[in-house]
Amino acid sequence: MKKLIKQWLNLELTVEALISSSDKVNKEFFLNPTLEVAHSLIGKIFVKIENNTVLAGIISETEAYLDSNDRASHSYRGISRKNDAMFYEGGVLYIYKIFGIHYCANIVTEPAGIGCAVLLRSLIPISGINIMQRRRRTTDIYNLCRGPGNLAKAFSLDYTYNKNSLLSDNLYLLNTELDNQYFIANSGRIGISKDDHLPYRFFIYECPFISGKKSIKNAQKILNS
DNA sequence: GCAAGGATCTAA
DNA sequence: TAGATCCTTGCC
Repeated sequence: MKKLIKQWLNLELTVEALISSSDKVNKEFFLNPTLEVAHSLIGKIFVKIENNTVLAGIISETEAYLDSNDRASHSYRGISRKNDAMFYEGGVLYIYKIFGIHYCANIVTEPAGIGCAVLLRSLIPISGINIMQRRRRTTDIYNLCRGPGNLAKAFSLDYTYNKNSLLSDNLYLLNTELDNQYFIANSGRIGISKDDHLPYRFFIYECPFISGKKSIKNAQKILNS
């Protein structure tokens, strides 16, 4: 695993090539079933361009929140002023604030009107690390984007990014071919009380860029798609 | 282990 | 309009 981490971090050297690549995730990807998207997002690169600075990280942990049948989802009680971004067509961000303190960033999925999203829980930072360290007030690279609140802070994602498209020039995802280098595992979602047994959380197996302590318990390795 | 902290929803 | 809830974090 150590070797693998080193390799991931060395991606910074090739990030320019990655950014200029045309292998961006397209709109169709976001319209797929939410669990499928949450699984497939692992290993893709989340990119945000601020002025001339590239912030980027490999997605290492996600959670799926489904439609109004999912009691843990914000869309469970239907559409409201707060959660209406979830009901947009897949491919936009849904930002919410938790405990009045931390922002959390979700990627909206499926066609318009359904109300599904995938929470970004952790990334492996590969570009713009200096900026993230300043924002997070820590130099611990493992902790920069570990946990949804930290991730949002490192990338400076707040309400102004709610409903922003991930198909734009300064905010997008990149496909990679990293998925033969790790196993994906799943587990119950973190921090929820209802339906927390459902295996809707996906993460890179044995990766240190992952949040949640109880996470490893109940986790099971699943096949990469 | 638990407080910080604020928007939103629900019950009256 | 008061009170509970909430996909968390960092400090005690």
